[in-house]
Amino acid sequence: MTPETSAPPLSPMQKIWHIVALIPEGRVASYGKIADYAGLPGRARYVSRALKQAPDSLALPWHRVINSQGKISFAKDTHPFQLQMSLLRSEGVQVNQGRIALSEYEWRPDMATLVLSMPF
DNA sequence: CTCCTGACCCTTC
DNA sequence: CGAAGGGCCAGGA
Repeated sequence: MTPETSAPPLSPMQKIWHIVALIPEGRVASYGKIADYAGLPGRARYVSRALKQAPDSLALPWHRVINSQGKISFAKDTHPFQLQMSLLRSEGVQVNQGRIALSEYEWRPDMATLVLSMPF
C-alpha cells in the first residue's frame, strides 16, 4: 500500500475549476473547450453551472470563459455582461459588440503541459 | 418519478 | 451575419 500517493479523487466540477484557473490573463477559452480539457466532452452546459457554483474564495478568472461563437454569453443588457466586458478589457482583450476575436485571443494550451498540471 | 431550466453547441436555413 | 431547431445533461421543483 502506498497511502502517501493516494490523491483525493477530483470531482468533475473541481476539474473544471482547475482548468479555468489556468487560463492566462489576456486570453479566453470557450465553455466547450474547457469541458474537453477537463475530460468532459460535450458538457459545455455543465461548465457554465460549475462557474456559477464556484465559491468566490477560489477567485477563478470566470470572465475568460466565453461561448464557442466568441461572444459573452450573458444578455447584453445585464450587469454580469458589463462586468465581464470590463474585466476582459482591463487585461487587454478587445471586445466589440460583446464579441471577442478567438483568432486573436483564444487560449491554446499545450496538452502535455495541461495533463501534467492535473493533480491525479 | 416527470418536467423544466440553463453563463452551451452544432447544423441548417 | 442572424434565427430556429435538436441535442445535451445535471439540478432543482
